[in-house]
Amino acid sequence: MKTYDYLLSYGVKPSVQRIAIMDYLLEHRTHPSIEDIYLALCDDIPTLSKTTVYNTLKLFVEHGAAQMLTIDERNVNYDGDVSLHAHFLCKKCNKIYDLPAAQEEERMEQFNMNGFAVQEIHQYYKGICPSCAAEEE
Amino acid sequence: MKTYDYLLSYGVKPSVQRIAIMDYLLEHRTHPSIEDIYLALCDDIPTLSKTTVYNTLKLFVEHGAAQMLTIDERNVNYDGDVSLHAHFLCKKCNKIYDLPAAQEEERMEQFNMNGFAVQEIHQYYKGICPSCAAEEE
DNA sequence: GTGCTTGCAAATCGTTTGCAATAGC
DNA sequence: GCTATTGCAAACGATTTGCAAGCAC
Repeated sequence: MKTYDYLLSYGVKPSVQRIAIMDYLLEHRTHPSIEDIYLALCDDIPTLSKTTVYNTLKLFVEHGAAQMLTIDERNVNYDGDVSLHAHFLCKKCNKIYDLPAAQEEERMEQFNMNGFAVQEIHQYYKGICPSCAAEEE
Repeated sequence: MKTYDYLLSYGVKPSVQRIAIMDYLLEHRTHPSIEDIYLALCDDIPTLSKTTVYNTLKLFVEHGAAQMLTIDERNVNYDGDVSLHAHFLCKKCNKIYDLPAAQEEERMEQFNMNGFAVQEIHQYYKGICPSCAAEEE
């Protein structure tokens, strides 16, 4: 599917900037920060403003087209993959990895039953990634 | 146990400020922010500096005496309860609630087996809390 | 006295806001 | 032409840094 139509499917009106940002999110599964996206797209869209990157990602999150990750206290990261999966932050290289999610259906039901209406689930793990662990030896 | 000894048990040298901050964390299970703690202790310790609150909480986290929560992108929150439990952020009132944690032993083993050395687990849920849900009706 | 702790002021940095310029229908 | 989008510059606010003063052993 073209990114143009992908955005439309989430109710987001496409524009050059929005398509470029969503393209970046979908092609780079690196959980980029605002800064990452801005720097990466500056070359192609020289007039791009960081404000637009902020506005656009806020819009994506509101429409469910992207996910905001708060795993790293230093800055917010974004994920174009909105399916349920866990994240691992390496404390050494600060890379964020995808991991399979724990099954949550029963838990969500249980929480909803107790009056907590769960809208978002975030499973975060922190530690040392395989690649950094290998370097340490 | 006295907070003085509690800090010592984590290898943290006690001081008036450190005891006051840990006391606050242990007595107020509200997952306060730096600002919350600072404002609450200003009365008792008029010379208290926000820098000291920052330094102290960083120290606590490094020694495993407190947990840093990044569930709320607006600011970092702290928890004196370092046992494994989940957190729920209400999107309306912004309160953070404790919830029982999903069992994680098997998953951690599995991740460790894949080379991801897990040191921290964070289970975050976001939505509407029972009290805010009741108000909406 | 030495080393750690505290606290002020300034700097920094990510993010938001106000508003004017621009683009799209 | 009207409305939504973009982008600049300034404002803001949380956090960090540099450094001098204070405290404890």
